[in-house]
Amino acid sequence: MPSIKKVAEVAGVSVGTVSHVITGSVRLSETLRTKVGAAIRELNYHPNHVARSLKTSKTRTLGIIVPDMTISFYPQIIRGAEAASRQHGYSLIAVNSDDDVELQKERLSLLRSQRVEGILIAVAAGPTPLGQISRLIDAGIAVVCLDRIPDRVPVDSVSVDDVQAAEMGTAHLLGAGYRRIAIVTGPLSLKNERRRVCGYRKALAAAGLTGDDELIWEADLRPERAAALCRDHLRANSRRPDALFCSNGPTALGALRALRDAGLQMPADIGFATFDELTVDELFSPAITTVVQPAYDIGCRAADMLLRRIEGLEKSETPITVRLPATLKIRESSRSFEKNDTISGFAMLPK
Amino acid sequence: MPSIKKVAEVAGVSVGTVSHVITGSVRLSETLRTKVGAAIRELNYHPNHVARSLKTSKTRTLGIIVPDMTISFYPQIIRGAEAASRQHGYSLIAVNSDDDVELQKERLSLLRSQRVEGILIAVAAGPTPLGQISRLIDAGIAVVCLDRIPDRVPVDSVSVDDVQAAEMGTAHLLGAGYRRIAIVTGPLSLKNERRRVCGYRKALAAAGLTGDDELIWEADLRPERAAALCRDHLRANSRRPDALFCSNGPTALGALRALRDAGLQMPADIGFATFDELTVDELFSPAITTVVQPAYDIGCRAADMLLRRIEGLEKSETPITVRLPATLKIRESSRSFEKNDTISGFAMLPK
DNA sequence: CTGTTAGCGCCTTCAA
DNA sequence: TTGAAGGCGCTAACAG
Repeated sequence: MPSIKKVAEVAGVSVGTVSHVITGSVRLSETLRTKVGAAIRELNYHPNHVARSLKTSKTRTLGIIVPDMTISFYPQIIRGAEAASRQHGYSLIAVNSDDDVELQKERLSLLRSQRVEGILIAVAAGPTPLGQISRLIDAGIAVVCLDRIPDRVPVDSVSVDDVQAAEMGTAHLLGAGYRRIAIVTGPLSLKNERRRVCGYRKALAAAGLTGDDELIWEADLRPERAAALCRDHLRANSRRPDALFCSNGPTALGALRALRDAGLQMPADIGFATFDELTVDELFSPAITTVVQPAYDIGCRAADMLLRRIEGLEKSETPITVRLPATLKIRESSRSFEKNDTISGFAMLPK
Repeated sequence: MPSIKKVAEVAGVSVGTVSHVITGSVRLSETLRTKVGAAIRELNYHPNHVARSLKTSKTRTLGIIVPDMTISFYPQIIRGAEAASRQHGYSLIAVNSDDDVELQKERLSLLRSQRVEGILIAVAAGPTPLGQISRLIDAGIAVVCLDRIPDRVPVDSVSVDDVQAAEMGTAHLLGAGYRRIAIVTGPLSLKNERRRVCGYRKALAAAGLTGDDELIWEADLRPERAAALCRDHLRANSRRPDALFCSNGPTALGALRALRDAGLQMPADIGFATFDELTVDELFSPAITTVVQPAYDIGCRAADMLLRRIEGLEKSETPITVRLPATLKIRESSRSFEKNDTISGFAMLPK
């Protein structure tokens, strides 16, 4: 692998000159530039970023940690972050935490050793040790949280507006005529999930309903577990809900399995809506009503903010919180034909 | 960010000693080790991989380029590759090529500059300039192709056994009683796709059928395009196929839309099977019969092979080709109830 | 067993 | 406009 020295040699100039044409830091004569360019091509020279980073102590690299990039929501976020990073000349290293606080710690440590200049993170579901993140910030590494926002850590963050999103979904179900709506959530140790429950409650209250805590079903993020939970609840002798609202994709998958196993038809027997596109929602039968998060944008915005911090453009002392609105895709699973088959779209709450 | 020097200072030893305890290269006294360890923790020291890489000219980093990690198949591959890499103490940088040969070239160049020690790549769909890959190899960077294997480039590769997989899928449809089976493919500029067509033909031939070229529908990898193509074909006045076999996920999504729009029911009006899990296949109605690729394993094996090359364990001069078998998940979309409702499972071809 | 030191490849003053 | 040289943090001889 040729070095700058070899290039200089072939071009018949000094290394300093080669460096100058590469970085474009100094104006050189046309002749020199072409001569050097020719040598570079001839040798198929690729500047050594490792050496450059060591010298400048700038790696132009960002890291992003997500629980599991196999969940379709995250690759979109990563793509957004990648696009924004690249636009600023940065690379992005994406790693998975497997929703495991210990692994997350290791990954964080590795990223630090790799000297990434900033980190984007959707924290693992367990109770995140506050130190893990604030230590980074103290060490001068910029951090922006996305999607999953940790409690009580003062840090910039970008996520969907959980409350609004859940409220919108729930309100839609209410507008469609459903009255006894259960919410199937992920672990309530996650702030998002709590906020979503909050939005759900708000919508109920706005409709003059008092929530029933028995209708808050806390699952985790494994579809099988959620399925089991829902099956149990649906079998219980207490009055069955007339609609299910799921606060995330994996949970929804589980819930759908439970409905299928219970032989319940949507929307006739039970209404259904969920956070997150199930990748191919529109081809489900019936198509599933979905609260869609702007995943790509979340990644984009988060990376932008991170870059602003790194480049010193953002000086705000207090953490910045960005909440992007979700959108509602109304499809067949929440059309309550029997009860009210004229309602369509995002109807207003009755009275 | 503290350096090894600072650690040495705090611990009251020389930098060499600190380096030794970190790398574990030399046996040191217990006392020293604990003293240094304490200093490391106190300073929250993280070894600078950049400097280490420069010194050792080993980055312990691999790169992987996929067309689009938003396609659910690829994150699984990446996860597999990540797991294998990590097991050998390597990191993995994943980037997207957007199926664009130019972008792919840029990414490759960046990865080179970052001095990754090896590259895993699923080549972009366009005609891949042979040079792009062979140049890397010439430069001493190990390369293993996965999933998408380029033509006429001598390089190690890992992918599903396309012929076997397509043959299995097609044979299953034949076994279910379908006779006029169309195959909806991605761009035939991709070797995989051609091999899949090959497997399809083989299965037809084995059943004593002569393929009809009008039933080979070449789409690209955008669902909308595939949908349009299928709609056109289904509307054409030539005799309609009684089953569709899709050779990849995005194409299948498009085909399913076309079927829905045409009001065709599976499996009654038309049989259906496809490569690749549509993420939530089992919840489609009807559930879709699928040829499942061992994506995680492909990533794993490919990374393993790459590492073996890097570590000089694999000396084979000729490229190694690994083809992993696919498995068939028979579900409702290919059960031809009307024609033959006793067939179930992967039935033998009727003589 | 522990300390000293020479670079790895590059960028960036500073001088010519 | 061009060249010379120091040093980023670390590892691996080698010396003590």
